[in-house]
Amino acid sequence: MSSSSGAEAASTKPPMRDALVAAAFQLFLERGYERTTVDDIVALAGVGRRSFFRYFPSKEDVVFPDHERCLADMTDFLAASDEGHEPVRRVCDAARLVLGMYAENPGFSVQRYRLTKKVPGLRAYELSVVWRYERALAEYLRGRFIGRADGNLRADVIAAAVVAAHNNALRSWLRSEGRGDAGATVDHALGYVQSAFGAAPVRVASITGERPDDVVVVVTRREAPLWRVVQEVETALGRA
Amino acid sequence: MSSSSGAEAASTKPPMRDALVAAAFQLFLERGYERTTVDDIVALAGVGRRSFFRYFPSKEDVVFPDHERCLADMTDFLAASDEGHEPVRRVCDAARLVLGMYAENPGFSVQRYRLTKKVPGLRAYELSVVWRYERALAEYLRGRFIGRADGNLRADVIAAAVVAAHNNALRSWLRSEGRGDAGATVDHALGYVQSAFGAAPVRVASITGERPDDVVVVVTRREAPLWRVVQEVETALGRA
DNA sequence: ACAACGATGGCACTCAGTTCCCTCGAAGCC
DNA sequence: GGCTTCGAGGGAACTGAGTGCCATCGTTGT
Repeated sequence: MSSSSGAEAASTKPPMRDALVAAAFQLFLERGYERTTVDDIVALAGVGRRSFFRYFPSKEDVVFPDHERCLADMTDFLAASDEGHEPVRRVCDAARLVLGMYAENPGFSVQRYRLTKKVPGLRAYELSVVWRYERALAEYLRGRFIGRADGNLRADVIAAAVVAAHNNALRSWLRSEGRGDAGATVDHALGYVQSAFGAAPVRVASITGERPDDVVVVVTRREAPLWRVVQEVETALGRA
Repeated sequence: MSSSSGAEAASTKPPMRDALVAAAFQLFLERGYERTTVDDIVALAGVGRRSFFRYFPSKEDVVFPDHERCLADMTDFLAASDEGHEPVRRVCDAARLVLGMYAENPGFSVQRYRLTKKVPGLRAYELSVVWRYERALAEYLRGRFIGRADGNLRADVIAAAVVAAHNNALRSWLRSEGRGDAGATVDHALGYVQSAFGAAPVRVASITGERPDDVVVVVTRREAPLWRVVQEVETALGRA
């Protein structure tokens, strides 16, 4: 937060950008997003109105100042993959990059979460951001699934499932105001997706007796609807 | 399309709304979405500018004139469900309602698809529409999964997977300019989701049989995918 | 005929986003 | 030093979406 000296690690930081983000969030929290105009922000930051739009293409962008970098990181991460990586596990790891960005500034992330939850325009903007992450994952999976039956379909569905699981865990963590263990929550959620789609069998839940060669025994009435049987199986497994 | 007389089935149709949609799409196809102003649309339709915003809250809404009704249909459909419906199958059927709306006017749907593919603003708007469908499905699933472990997570993931599969098939059909069999394509995609979501390594305790003389016993390995278990159950129940 | 009401048109306003041009300061060249 | 060049920033004016307010007009009920 307090960037005192100028000699950071890399990529020279523009102080004006940070000043605009700080001023914007101060006003957003005071009067709300919609009752804050761009003129208010630039007046508080003490810069010209034109400069705001030099750093942020739109008013919404100031709420998500680091997603562009995170998306680039994810793209690089996926591009650096090779055949040795199991695809589904790889996209799960890519999703964890996003969680890392949120976890870097828990306070800021929680504030932003409260904003986006209330303002429809910001929710819509967030959707377009999430969509770009999902596309990056899906494109990677498409490349890995070339030649497989329904490769594109599987890629789209798995990418959507990964994003949904990640966001479910992320929102749960944000609702707890950053108090819980974000990593563990997301791992659990992504583990569910991997158990559904992944090639490698993963741990399912805390089931007693984890011997690999256990057998299952299902006993049911003949008249029971099939889906009820499945549900009972899952319940019996303790993970349903 | 040609609504000649006024005595339709229900919900009196406002002709002005349709005129605005027609004028808007004519101009969108001629000059593109962004180079068409609302003033252009109302001038062509011969109505006042204020009336446009009475029927459509925003310029984007005129591109999706029937999604509001479709969303209401889906909500009603899900609300009319009972315990006898298997939840995942039910949300798949709900998703088919959306396909039905697109299939009603293939030409219109293809035109709109080409528009939304090119214009970023429309893509973003479409995302918010899709998000509302997804929320409706997820909310329904949450209700059905109450009490089950990770119920909310499963609901979110399955809803996202269903939407992704549906959209994958829908886009594929739209790219073929409405020539293929939309229903079959979507059925195939949703079938993948239904089967894939059983695909988890399982291990079982037991289920109490209510009638000792009418039971089925299935034995399988822990690593077996759930769909295999389901298959075994189906076979054993004699309804496969 | 008149009041009430709903649908519509018209006008003015706010605000996001863009275009164009200006200032200023820091190199860099002569 | 005087000069240009260039890039960061400032600022006025413009376009266009969306809103608020009020006038108008046709219909309906009394």
